[in-house]
Amino acid sequence: MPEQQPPYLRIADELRRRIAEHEWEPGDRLPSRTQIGQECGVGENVVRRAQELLISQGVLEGRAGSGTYVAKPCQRVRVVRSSAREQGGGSPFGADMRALGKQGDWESRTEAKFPAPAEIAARLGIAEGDLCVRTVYEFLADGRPVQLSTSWEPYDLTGGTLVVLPEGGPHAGAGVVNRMAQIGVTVGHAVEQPEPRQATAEEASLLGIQKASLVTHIQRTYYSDEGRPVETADIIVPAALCEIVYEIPINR
Amino acid sequence: MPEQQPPYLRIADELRRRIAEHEWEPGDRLPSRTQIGQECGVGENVVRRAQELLISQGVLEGRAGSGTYVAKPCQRVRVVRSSAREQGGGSPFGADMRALGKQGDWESRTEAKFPAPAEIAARLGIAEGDLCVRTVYEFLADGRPVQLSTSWEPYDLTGGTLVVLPEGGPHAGAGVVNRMAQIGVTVGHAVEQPEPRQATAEEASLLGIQKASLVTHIQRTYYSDEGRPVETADIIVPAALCEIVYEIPINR
DNA sequence: TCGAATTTGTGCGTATGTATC
DNA sequence: GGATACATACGCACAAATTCG
Repeated sequence: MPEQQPPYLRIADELRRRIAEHEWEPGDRLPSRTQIGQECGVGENVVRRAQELLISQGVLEGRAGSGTYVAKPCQRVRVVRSSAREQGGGSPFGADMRALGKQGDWESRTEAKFPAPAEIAARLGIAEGDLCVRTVYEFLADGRPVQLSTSWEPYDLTGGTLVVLPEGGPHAGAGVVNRMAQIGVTVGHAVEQPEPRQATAEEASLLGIQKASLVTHIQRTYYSDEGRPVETADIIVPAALCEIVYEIPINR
Repeated sequence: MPEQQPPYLRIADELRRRIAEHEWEPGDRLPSRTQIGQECGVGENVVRRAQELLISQGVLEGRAGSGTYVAKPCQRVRVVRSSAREQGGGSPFGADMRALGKQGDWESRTEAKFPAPAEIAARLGIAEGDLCVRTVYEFLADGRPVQLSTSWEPYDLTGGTLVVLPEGGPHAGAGVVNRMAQIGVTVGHAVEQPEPRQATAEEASLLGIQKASLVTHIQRTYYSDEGRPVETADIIVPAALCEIVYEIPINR
């Protein structure tokens, strides 16, 4: 006897086929699990497994208490990460949004004297417990949250200057590179380390995405031209909402 | 009554605690699930859920027919992606490995006249079905596979020249930038689009990683200084084995 | 306004497959 | 080849969310 496909995969293919044939359009609600189960001659649980698979692939979308829906292929926000992006006076995120013809806003909450946890201290080259300026961001494209970020700057670098608060004072929202330039610190390069992982429950709720869906967690650190870390951030980019693009010049 | 932690999370914390207290060292085999279940007063299935959670987080490692093991915190390979990496005569991957003091090898299989599928054609700016040179790579660090890649070059660009075959002829393994230079094509910049996803069964088997563990799928395209795409590749970087680092110079 | 019905989501158990020793 | 242990598939019960009368 040749090995045959397990039932839940057969149902998954069946659902995918019907969607491809436009039996259900994006945004439509599927029949209930019991209904599909009876129709296809399988248990309710098999349908659930099939739907869970398609949900994890972004084909379907489950809404508790309401139903299972065909996911809308929403246009993703293109997040460009390159040296060119840091030029000009505004914020990098604002530049991304302007390039897409979208409105870019953000909400932020700053704590001016936050003791550095061990990992952040290591990234900033300071001692654990040293004071930092910690800012939590929520970035919005056309009013919808699309990206999260938590930024850390050593307090002894900016304390007492006009740019202590990233989102306050005359240079609010100008971006790290521009703000550091105001106090005579030249940012020489940035290092970004993108790691794939699944969204936490809190992140999923803030971003309005399915639970445990995939995100890229970028650890970014800006260095002064003398090699000192001047800012580090944890940036959460949900795969369902954003595509990340690195542009790398090739010098020879 | 306040809501209490579900049993499987309690067991997960219990296992994590015991590992942290060195009751089991990295590489050790845990007791069987029935044994742990009896010891902790829960069903075997609860233990399984707890272990699955820790496996997905990379704390444990399951081996069918053998047991569940404490994962070894293996040193990850640092993959640097920057403009500087393309300088010098050798291959970018070889440079990464030399920087780590590891031996960098790779195996490849080239098909010289492969019709381009629709997606690749779009990325290379050619018509679907146009011929390409398609090369499948498996990159090894100290003999262990750590990265996969499938590369596509338009045949009409290199056909009839000495560098048709990426891994053959006098410039074998020199990297795209160097090989293109040999035929008078200057590579101006690269674009990389990293997407998080789960490894397929085939990828997991090739890389020797846990099934459905996380990888970064990078779509990379090299462009000539005239803006024409000269190569595109799909690169699979497993999170368990490699860390990706982008170095971005800040020009002002 | 409220509560009952519906639907998805979660936790957990059991049976079977399959790899390893 | 048998015993053991993990992996997978499937089923049931209940909780949570939503909808609607």
